[in-house]
Amino acid sequence: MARAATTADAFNAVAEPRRRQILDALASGERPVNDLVGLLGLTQPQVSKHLRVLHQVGAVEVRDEGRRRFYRINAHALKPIHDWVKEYEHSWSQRFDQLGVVSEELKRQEEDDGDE
Amino acid sequence: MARAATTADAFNAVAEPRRRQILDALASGERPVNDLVGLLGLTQPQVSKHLRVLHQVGAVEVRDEGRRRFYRINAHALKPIHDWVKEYEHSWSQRFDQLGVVSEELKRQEEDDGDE
DNA sequence: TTGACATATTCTGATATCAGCATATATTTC
DNA sequence: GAAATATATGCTGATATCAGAATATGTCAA
Repeated sequence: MARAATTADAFNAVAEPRRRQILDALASGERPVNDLVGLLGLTQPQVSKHLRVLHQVGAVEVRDEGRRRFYRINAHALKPIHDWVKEYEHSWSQRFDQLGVVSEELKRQEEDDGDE
Repeated sequence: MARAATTADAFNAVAEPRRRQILDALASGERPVNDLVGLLGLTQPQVSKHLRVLHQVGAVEVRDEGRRRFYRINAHALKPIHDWVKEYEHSWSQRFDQLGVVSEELKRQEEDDGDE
């Protein structure tokens, strides 16, 4: 077996940075394909193909209007990702509260450089 | 160019279900490799290779103890994923409040089947 | 109906994956 | 030092990706 298909689930679909860019661009509202082409500086076939993957995992929906196709985000498809990763949120947000002993200086220090 | 390397970032590393399983298994505490082999029913090389990918993106850390290597999670490496996906959280949690007009029946209906 | 515009699909080549199996590298124990 | 244990690495084959370029499909307008 090889690597799972990008269309296997939202995790795989969203592993590609350009597809996240597309979703981010759609966050403000629906857009036709050519809009995304201009916004992201990708070629039109590139955008269409990425949209296809996103559509197959349910992350976007389409609406036809004349010769244009308006894509909109369906963030619900991203919920499994959120559900999985949020379980680990406490590990970086409550870590210091649990320790309790660490000085405020150390907390701030590690929070500063811990993020890159 | 081909698909991005699984070691390119946490998004790619975590797109593989078995690697998420490994992280989930490490959530309760550090474990030697063979523990994970037993827990997840994978072969030992499989586990070692997956751990290697997770290590390269910083999602796990290692501690040597004799002939065993204890792996522990470093959830901080998952923060970029959380940061990205949490921006979409309101889309499914506050979606109906924003609409305002939808009847309670419809809300409940869509919430029920919207999750699988 | 011809041409312009908008989007989707097909084909190519390069690449990296993943499982499986065999094997290499420690480390402990006898 | 040899056997046993624990883990890592190397090789193979099948597969799916991704960008790019060309082309196909569909829609509007003159």
